Amino acid sequence: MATNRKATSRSKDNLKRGAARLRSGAPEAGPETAVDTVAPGRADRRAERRAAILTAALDEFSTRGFAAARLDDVAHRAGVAKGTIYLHFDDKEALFQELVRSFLIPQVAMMEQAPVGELSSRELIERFLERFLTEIYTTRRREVLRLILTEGHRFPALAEFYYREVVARGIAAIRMVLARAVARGELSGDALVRFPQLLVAPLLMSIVWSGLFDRFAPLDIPALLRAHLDLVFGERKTT
Amino acid sequence: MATNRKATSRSKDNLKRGAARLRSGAPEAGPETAVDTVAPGRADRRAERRAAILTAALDEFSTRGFAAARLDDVAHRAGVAKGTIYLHFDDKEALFQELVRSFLIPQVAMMEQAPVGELSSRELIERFLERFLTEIYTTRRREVLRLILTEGHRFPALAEFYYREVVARGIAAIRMVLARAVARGELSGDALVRFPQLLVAPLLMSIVWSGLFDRFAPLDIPALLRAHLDLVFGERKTT
DNA sequence: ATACTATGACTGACCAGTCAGTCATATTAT
DNA sequence: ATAATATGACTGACTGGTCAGTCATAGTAT
Repeated sequence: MATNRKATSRSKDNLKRGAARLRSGAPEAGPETAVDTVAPGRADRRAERRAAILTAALDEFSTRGFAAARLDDVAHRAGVAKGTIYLHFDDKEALFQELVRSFLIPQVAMMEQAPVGELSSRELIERFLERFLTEIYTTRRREVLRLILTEGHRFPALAEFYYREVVARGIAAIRMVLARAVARGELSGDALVRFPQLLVAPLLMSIVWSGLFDRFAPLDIPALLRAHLDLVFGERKTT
Repeated sequence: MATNRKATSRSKDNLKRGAARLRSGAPEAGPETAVDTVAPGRADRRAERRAAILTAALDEFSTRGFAAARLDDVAHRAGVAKGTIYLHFDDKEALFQELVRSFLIPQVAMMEQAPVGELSSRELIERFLERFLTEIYTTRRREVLRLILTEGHRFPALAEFYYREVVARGIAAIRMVLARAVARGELSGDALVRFPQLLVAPLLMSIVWSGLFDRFAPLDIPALLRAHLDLVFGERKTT
């Protein structure tokens, strides 16, 4: 019940604010301009709180699951009152969907920038797997993906969004790389071209395993992915 | 509190009952002997209801998830009153764990009977994948496995049980088959021996995919598994 | 002064778990 | 065989607690 009115750490991004102030034509000698550590403006605070709520929601949804997570806890963790959540999101479900979308959309954008280059197909796929490690597996995005796996069934709109925006595009992109590999003779057999899902399955397995068994049977995921690469392209040529 | 009566199913009593009836020398035209459908005894009904509750629970937990499933609905679906559930299970969580265990234990037993034979390694693995199709993917066990994937995180005891009884044993068994394949020169590279998870990952993917995307993007799982076999052992030799 | 924003006590629906009572079945007595 | 008695499986109305969502009040920026 502790009345926590702890202020959120005042932070850095008042650049926009400065610009706005310039345009607003406030008197030069205004009392606020005298202070160089400007208090953050309303829009900034709003964005900060929104982000804090989303992060807190990720924590709670990840550990308890959607249905069992309490918005009181999300609010407390985010350092706001429960009502504040409703100033940013329509209801619990909207919070959840926004959470997933907001963490996913930058991901989609990143995937777009194809790193085609003139690398061998094996290198391309290797990059892709490394990308998974650094951009997903070792980040909070892993938890978001796990949320999709565990809760997606009950949120068909979300599942479809995820399929259209990530899965379908991803599979298409991978298929092109694999088709190129076959055309160049770097890959024998069209199994992977027909089912690019086979290339991605171990990534899924990593996420599932980490959620269920890591405590008592940790798995060396980088090594597993290297082995997968070997399986697909044949043993790595040792230097 | 909650003195729950031990729910040991002693369902063989009815066999003795039938035998006793034969020996009792009742008149041939006796009313009971005329009916070939013998009225079930108490123990039978008890077992029937327990099974009905478990099946109903699988339905409800699968569609709503553990936290959101209502025991009222489970009871209604099973054709019993809510209180009856508590005559068979301590609480909601015990019902869930019993559900998973009861569907899994026959599965474990089945896995034990190793079909070693003198088949090629490829055939052995092929059998294994077919087994997955007929014994899991096309049965309700698929839903049980999905429940472990989606809810296991919140039931550490269950996750560990599943790991010890199914995953660890399964991986060990598969590893032996794969090691044999390498030793016989039927498989090149030890990637799969080091990470048998790679062989199983597509099975996981099948279950996840069917839960999330089947409505709008169905996947031909038998074909996917055949492609996986090709990927592992090389293109199938066409007749 | 005024508009915008945050708060947290409150409400009402919901649901896991309980328990006193009912009734079909099993056991014992006549 | 029949009646009397015992058993325990089953029922469902009820309780106590929980929690999503609301809103009157308080606070803050401009």
